[in-house]
Amino acid sequence: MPKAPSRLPKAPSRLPDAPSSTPKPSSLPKPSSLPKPSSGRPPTLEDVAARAGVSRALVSIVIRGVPGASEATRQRVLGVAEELGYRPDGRARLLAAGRSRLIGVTLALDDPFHSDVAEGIYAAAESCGYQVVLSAVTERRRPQRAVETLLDYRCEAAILLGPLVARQALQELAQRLPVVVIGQPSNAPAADVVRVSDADGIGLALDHLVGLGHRLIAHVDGGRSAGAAQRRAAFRAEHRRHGLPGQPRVLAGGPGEEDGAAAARQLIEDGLPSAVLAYNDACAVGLLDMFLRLGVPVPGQVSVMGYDDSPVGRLSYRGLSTVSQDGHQLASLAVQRLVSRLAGSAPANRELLLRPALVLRASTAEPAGGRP
Amino acid sequence: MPKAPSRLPKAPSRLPDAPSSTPKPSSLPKPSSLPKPSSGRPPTLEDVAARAGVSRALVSIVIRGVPGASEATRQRVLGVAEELGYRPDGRARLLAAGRSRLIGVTLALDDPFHSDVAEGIYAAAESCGYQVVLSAVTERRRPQRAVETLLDYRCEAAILLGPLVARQALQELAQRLPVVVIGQPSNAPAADVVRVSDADGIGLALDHLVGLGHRLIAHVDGGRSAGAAQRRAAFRAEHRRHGLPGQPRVLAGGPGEEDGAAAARQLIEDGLPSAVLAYNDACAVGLLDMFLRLGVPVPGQVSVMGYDDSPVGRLSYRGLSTVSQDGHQLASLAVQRLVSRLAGSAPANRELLLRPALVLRASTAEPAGGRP
DNA sequence: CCACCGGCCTAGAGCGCTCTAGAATACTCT
DNA sequence: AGAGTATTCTAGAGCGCTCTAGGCCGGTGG
Repeated sequence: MPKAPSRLPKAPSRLPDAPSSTPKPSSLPKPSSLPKPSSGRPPTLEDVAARAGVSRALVSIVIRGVPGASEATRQRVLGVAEELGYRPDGRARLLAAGRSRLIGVTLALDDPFHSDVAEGIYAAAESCGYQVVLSAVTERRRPQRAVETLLDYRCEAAILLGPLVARQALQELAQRLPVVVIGQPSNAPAADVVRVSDADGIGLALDHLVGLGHRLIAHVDGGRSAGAAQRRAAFRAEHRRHGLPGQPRVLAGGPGEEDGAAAARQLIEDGLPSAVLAYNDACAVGLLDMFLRLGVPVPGQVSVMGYDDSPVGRLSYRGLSTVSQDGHQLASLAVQRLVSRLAGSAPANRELLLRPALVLRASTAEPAGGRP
Repeated sequence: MPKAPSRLPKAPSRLPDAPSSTPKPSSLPKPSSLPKPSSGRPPTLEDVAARAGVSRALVSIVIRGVPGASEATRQRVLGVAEELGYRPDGRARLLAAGRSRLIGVTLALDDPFHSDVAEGIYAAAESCGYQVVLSAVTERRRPQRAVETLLDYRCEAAILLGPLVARQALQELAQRLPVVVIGQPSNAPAADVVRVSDADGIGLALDHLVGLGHRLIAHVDGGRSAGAAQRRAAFRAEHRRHGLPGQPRVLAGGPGEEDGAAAARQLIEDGLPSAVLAYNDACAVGLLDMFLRLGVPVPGQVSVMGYDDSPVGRLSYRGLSTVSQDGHQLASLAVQRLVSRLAGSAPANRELLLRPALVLRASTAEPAGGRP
């Protein structure tokens, strides 16, 4: 017998102080739930097998739910597993299986749209038997770092939601594993893209505004944010297509409320259009707020449209009209695509373009003077 | 010789691969970065060992940066590793090491405060040689599920940021591994808590308002949200302490802007106080917005204070006065505590209480009639 | 000369799991 | 009956890594 003991001491080492703070933490109702609390480490397949009197392999079969065990044994093993509080060790599992069934996701923690998509990814991945590991991109944690973490976890595939990694790095990543970029076109030929057509979205928005009778429509863009360039270009194109007067009016904006607020000031100063289409909802809310503050009635004098249908605009009292991108659908499509890539099939088109939908609330109406 | 010392060298073990990843992980322009792309799977220790003509163990030693290899070999092995694009397999590593050096974090994706803390956790953990794995709590993904995922990853410790798991579950969890709950008192005796004192924060806020001359101060609470009960109670206590007239006025609110907006309506209907202290910034922004919409000047007629110092209130044009909780500090304290727990030491006090700070902006001022 | 170092390195046994072979038993089918 | 075919189960070889024990060196000191 080797000397395993050297391993053990670590875990139980904190036990001693628990009692010190509480007399006797016997709050566990069913003592059966922790039948082997003594052994510092969690129960393994081996433990379950021993207790159930079967082989490790059989337990593995039962736990994984694959065929190969009789109903009776299955029940018995499951019973023992539960009794011991057994939970498979993901790491070992992945190691042994040779594949991880892990989908890595990079995202920005503070973007509501990302949260929405992430939730969708969890749901979609789990229903395909995949797990999800999140890696956050923050101010101090560069996208590159987030991606490396994903690699260290040996993800089989990745979904990139965060601010883009550099083209070069993305291309390298995509050569190692299937990658789907959500929400923005990618310049790396090896990566798949699932996104909602910005051209369609902007088109829908302009159709709506023009349909209401607006002719003087400005766009507050997203600066260098994801998709901003596309939306800006689409705005210009739609502006032309609808035969609106003059040059398309595009103001420098950004992805935050403050950007919208600044643009509102600018608009008031330079002359109000009858409608404003913002880069995203936060930006639109900034416009809304500043207009409100400065006494410009919305939609009385100016109509405002957002983009993304994020929670900030959904608030009933704000009633922001917007263009909705179905985050859950994006997510599930992205996952599907990854799964089929992993299965070896190569989708015909690298880019999947979804159609957005209009969400009309109270921030848009006919222009002040009524329909011309 | 027993075994203890063998464990120590671990700490520096992250150092070695930090350099390896920082210098040129990203934009390897040299084709040498993909010398064996053909092999399909990523290179292993074995591959590096073979190529370098040494044993697996030696490579392991070098990669981990522990003593036991000559400088010459070290350089050579490092060279080969880089050439092959070797990255250690986290799963195998942790499996073999018997410990994961993983800190699990549950959080809500849509809470700006959580993002802030998460960022701090990343920073703090990485500087201690720990990795972080995030598990999101969403509408469809219950806290319990998030925690289970963490367990499956065999985290050594957990930080709970999300909506609370049930007392019972928390207690059980905390008995299995060190747990720190951030931001709210916990009723599970086994879990540590790191939080900012709500009593102090509310105290600071009331001191400020009373100092300005306010006497009629209402509180819009957070309903059943984290910390809401504490803040409510603190408000009542401070109200008494300052000898303010009448019963403390507490309105039912919630954690969202819509809750604040609803409360604003209510306040206008029932009679305005001279100042309102909201449960959090989002709620305060809702108040701000609705007051603005309904023509109640802030801070002209009513002063409004938030709590949390989240980005929504920071916007210059909103200028929300608030109480700041230092997320990064909370994070780093939580990590420190976890690390020392893992090292076997038991901190004297289970709860670490920080002091909040006042952030004064433009939403608070002397009451309408001036100082009484 | 033989211990007896200490520095560098390797062999080999796991970590907890999956998976391929194949053994053992039970159930057809001619 | 004997062969064929399931069905249920087990042995054992890894997955990529860490870590203990020990081997092999050249250099000291008795």
